[in-house]
Amino acid sequence: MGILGRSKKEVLLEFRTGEILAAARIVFARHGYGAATVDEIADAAGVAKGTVYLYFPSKRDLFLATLREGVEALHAEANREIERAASAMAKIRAFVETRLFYCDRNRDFFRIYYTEFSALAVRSSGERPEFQDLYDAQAELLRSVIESGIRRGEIRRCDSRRTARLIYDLTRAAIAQHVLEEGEDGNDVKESTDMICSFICRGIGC
Amino acid sequence: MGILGRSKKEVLLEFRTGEILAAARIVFARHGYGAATVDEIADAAGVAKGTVYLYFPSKRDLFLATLREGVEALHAEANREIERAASAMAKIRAFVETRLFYCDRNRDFFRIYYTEFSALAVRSSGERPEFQDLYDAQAELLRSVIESGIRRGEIRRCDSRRTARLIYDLTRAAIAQHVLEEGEDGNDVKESTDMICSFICRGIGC
DNA sequence: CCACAGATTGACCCGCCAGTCATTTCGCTG
DNA sequence: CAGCGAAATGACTGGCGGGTCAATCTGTGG
Repeated sequence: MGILGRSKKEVLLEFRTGEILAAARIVFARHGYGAATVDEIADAAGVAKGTVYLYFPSKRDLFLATLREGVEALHAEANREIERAASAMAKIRAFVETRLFYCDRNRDFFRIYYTEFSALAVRSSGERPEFQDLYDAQAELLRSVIESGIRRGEIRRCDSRRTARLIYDLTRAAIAQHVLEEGEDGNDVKESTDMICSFICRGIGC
Repeated sequence: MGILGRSKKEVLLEFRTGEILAAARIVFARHGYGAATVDEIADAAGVAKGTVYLYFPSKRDLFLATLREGVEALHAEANREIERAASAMAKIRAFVETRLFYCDRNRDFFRIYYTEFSALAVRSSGERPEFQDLYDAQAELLRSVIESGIRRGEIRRCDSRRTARLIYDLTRAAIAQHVLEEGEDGNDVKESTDMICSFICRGIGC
C-alpha cells in the first residue's frame, strides 16, 4: 500500500510486465513468432527465462499480449483523432494519418502487426479469430463514418462495409511502404497521407 | 529415353515433385510454415518422409518452391491477360481480375502468399528479400502500364511507382476479402473486380 | 543482525521434428 | 525367375527450445 493506490507489488508487476512486453516487441519484430525464442526475449528484457513465466503463462500469451497492447494503443489514438474531426472526410483522413504516424513511430509493432496479424485471421483454428473484436470495432467505426458521410451527401452511395475495409487495407499498405523502405522522415508521412487521402476522396467523394 | 524427350526418370521426377508440391501447398496453407511438419506433408503426398528429401533439400527449400510455383503461374497468367488488353485502363483491369480469379481458384496458394510473403519481405535477414525479383517484375510491368497511360492522356499525372504499388496492394486486399470470407462464387469475383476497378478509375483516371 | 516471504534465477527436463541412412522394395533386363 | 541398380522407406538421432522448479537472492520488519 503506497501513499496512494498502487502498492509496491503493483508497481513492480507493472514495471516487469512493461519491460518484458517491450523486449518481446523487439524480438518478435526481428524474427517473427515462430523463430523468436523466450530466452532471447528474457535476455533483451534483462531477466532470466523463468521470470518471463512469472508474468506470462506461455510464449503464445506473451505474443498475443504484445500485439494487443500495440493494437489497443493505436486504436485509442485513432478514436481520439477521429472524434475530434468534423466532416466525414476529415474523419477518414484522421484515421489514415493517425495510423501512419503511429506505425512510423512504432515500427516494431507494425512489423509484428503486418506479418502475423494475417496469420491469425487465416488460421482461426477454432472459430472466431483472435482480435476480431478489436478489428471489428475499428471497421465498424469507419463504416459508420462513411454511412453518415453518405447521408450528409459528402460521400457517394456505396457498400459502406466493403469501402471501409478497402480504406483499412489501403492504409495498411501505405504504412508498409514506409516502414519497409527504410529512408523516410515525418515529412514523408504527411505526403503519403495526402496521396492516399486524395485517392480515396476521388474514389468515394461526390 | 522415351519415344521422345522425357525419359522415364524425368517423368517420375516431375510426377513426384508435383505431388509433393501439391501436398505442401495444402499443409503450409493449413498450418503456416512454422507449424507445418515435413511428416504431414509426406503423408499428404502419400510418400515417406525420406522421399521428400530425395526431391527437396530442406523444408525451407520445399516451402520456397511451393510459393514460387504459385507466384510464377499467377504472374504468367497475369502477363498473358495484360498483353491481350488494349488500353492502359483495360490492362489494369486485367491485372486485378486475373489475380482475383487465380487466387479464388487457388485458395491454398493465396493463404500461403498472404500470410508468409510479408514475412519474407520484412525478414530479409541478408539483403534482398526472396522473390524480390518476381515482385519487381510485376510492379515494374504495372508501373510501365501506368506510365504509358499517363503519356496517352488516359491517366492523370502521378507518381507511377507508388500508384502501381497502391493498385497492387488494393488487389491483394480485395482477394483477402474473398478468400477469407468463405461464401462466394465466381459471380462475386466479377463484382469485386468492378468495385476495385471503378475505385481505381476514379482515383487515377482523367 | 536474523528470519522469513516473496521474487528471481538458470540448469534441467522432455517432447518434438528436421534431416539421415541402413534396409527393403520395385521394376527392369537377360 | 535371378540378379541388379534405382527408388523408397521409416526407425533413429541430435539438438533445439518451451516450460519447470529447487536453489538462491533480496529486502523488510522485528
